Amino acid sequence: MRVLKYAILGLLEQEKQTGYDIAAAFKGALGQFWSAKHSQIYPELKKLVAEGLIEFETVIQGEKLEKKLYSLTVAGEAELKEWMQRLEAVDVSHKDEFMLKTFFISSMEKEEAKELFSNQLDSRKRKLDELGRILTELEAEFGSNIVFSSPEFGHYLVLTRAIEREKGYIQWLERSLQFME
Amino acid sequence: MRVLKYAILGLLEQEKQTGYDIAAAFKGALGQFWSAKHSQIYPELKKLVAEGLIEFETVIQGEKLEKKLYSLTVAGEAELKEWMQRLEAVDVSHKDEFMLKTFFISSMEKEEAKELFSNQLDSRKRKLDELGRILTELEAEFGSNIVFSSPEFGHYLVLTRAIEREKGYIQWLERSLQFME
DNA sequence: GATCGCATGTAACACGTTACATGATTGT
DNA sequence: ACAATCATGTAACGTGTTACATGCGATC
Repeated sequence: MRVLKYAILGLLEQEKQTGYDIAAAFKGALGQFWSAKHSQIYPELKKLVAEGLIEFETVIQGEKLEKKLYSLTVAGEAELKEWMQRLEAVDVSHKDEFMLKTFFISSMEKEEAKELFSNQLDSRKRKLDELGRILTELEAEFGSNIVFSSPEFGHYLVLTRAIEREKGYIQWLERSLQFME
Repeated sequence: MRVLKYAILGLLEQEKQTGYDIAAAFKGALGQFWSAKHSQIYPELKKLVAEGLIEFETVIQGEKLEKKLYSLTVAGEAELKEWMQRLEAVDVSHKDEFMLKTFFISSMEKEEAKELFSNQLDSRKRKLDELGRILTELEAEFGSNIVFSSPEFGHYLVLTRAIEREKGYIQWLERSLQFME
């Protein structure tokens, strides 16, 4: 399916950037739903150049540090557009190790299970707080200027989705803990 | 991390079964959160036998069809228990190709984006219906007998989580569509 | 006798992570 | 000078999917 390929094309469509920048982008809100390490990004960039979907110019930073600024070619833009419009089937299994443990919960003592769930609840709450802070920053910067055509719209949608995903998980954890009483 | 290893140990703890049965288990509710193909399961079973965590007896089905019934060894039970109690960190990126597209939404025409979201909404609603049907069946069979210690408890928790995950996704899709107006 | 489900396996390839490896720039 | 960050790459390994390959059992 080569999803990383499209992730890179999408990021480069937003802005000319280096492999390092792409890796950094995966550490933000986008990383909640897709990410890759630099060891996967650099070979993929090479491949995309070979395929004629992207190109780069070498830029000198400071005295002699060479960095490669990548951008989309016309062919790359077309590929990206084709993928964006594709209507793909929902994939079944979003792997979740905690839910796998949950499936086997009857093999545990009740107190052990409660500890497992409480711990997960704490982690999820902390994550929710962090995501909330990022959203507050985004709203402070752009306020009500986030509309469809603005480039922040995607960022905003992804953040709200991540936040509600955590809220849903937390609610379910709380109700499950109650159910265990 | 070898999560498949623990998935198999957990399934075998519930019941002696064949590789085929394990593959079938991943097609049920459990498959919403973890799954593997038979081509991955059979080698893993072999490995677990070599490691002394599981063992098997050969059973003849009908005239001459040999099948291998696997079960946990004492060492396997201990490994499973150790994993179940481990308090692991929440992993960041649950990969979701649709959310990746969402991040790049500003590169689309509004009408294209609406089509993408509407289509995803339809798929998610159909999936929710299906999960609801499975839950209804489970409740019809066990009713209010699903309590902590019953083996159906894990199944029940996983199903309710899957259902609420879909509901949350659907709500977010609907609000995002409204936002695009 | 044909089709579908049960049952087991391997091979090739694609995707992803950890570790190895190097060096420049910026701010303190 | 030191540390943190910027910047790029490869190698080895682990995980996961698709395709190849085979044969029995049950039902129509």
